[in-house]
Amino acid sequence: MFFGEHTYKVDEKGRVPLPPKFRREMKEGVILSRGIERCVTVYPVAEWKRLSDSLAAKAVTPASLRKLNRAIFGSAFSASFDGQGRITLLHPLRDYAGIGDTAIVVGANTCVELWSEDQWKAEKTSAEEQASQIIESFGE
Amino acid sequence: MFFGEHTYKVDEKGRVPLPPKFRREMKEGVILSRGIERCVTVYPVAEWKRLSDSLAAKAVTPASLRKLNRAIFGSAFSASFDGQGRITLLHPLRDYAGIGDTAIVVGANTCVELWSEDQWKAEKTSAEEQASQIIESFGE
DNA sequence: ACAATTGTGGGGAGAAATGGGGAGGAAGGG
DNA sequence: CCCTTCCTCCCCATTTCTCCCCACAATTGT
Repeated sequence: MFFGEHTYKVDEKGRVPLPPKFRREMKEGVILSRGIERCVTVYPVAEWKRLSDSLAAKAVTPASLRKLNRAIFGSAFSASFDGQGRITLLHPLRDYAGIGDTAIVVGANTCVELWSEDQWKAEKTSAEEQASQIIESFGE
Repeated sequence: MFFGEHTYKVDEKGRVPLPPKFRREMKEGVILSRGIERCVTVYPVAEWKRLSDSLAAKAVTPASLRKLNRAIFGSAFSASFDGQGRITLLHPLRDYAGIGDTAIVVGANTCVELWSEDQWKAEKTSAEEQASQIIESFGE
């Protein structure tokens, strides 16, 4: 389970450190993928397998399965940690999320998300707004 | 298992490199075939055999089996890697997929697909749309 | 205060991407 | 039937990039 919001430098080679606590839950390696919002999602391989299986099971026709496979697998990249506990962000992903020399690492329960400073600022306010609305409407 | 989206140059002889990770799963050689969508599909031979067998088993009459065989095997070409890890795209396939001097190599779980830049851009948006629809509608 | 862990930066070996040359073989025309 | 031409396949060369290792600064915990 992943918590917290951390800010890290991205060096010119695209390497991003992850918090030590996160690394310990990701020793088997991770899958990087394009998030639906403009961010990069990081899944432990086990969690990613579980997710992609459950999605693929929802395809009703061979054609939709092909499309789904393209969307799911086409946007995924495997990565692992170097000796310093960093993962390397490939160019397509870094560009997609608009991450420059600083990345915000956000723990989101089952996965971790990487955001650019700007995108995260925007997403955070909207997320908090929505969350407080949900909390209010359900009375906790 | 194949994933990721990679962009490669196609030289004037029609040679396309595949990502090193893909090559390692394709040492036995590959079968190139026309995709149902406007792309070229690349199967490892083992996967190809499995697929064509399971298809042939669905033919109900000898006549339909013959037709199936023509459709399946008629559009298939075997290929192997040169010393640089490239496969050569024959003209019929390159023309069918409309691949010019750049190819997008997409991992789609059990197979690999080759797309022209334009076709892929279109297919990608439609695939992502469908995926996010499924995600939204089913929650997760 | 010291030791261990963590954040940040860079260098170098090796692999990978790209481009070109030439031998062998098939197809077509004279 | 032979010659020419085109095309495929295989080998070599160069540049680029990725991955792995090492080094230092900063921070944390003891």
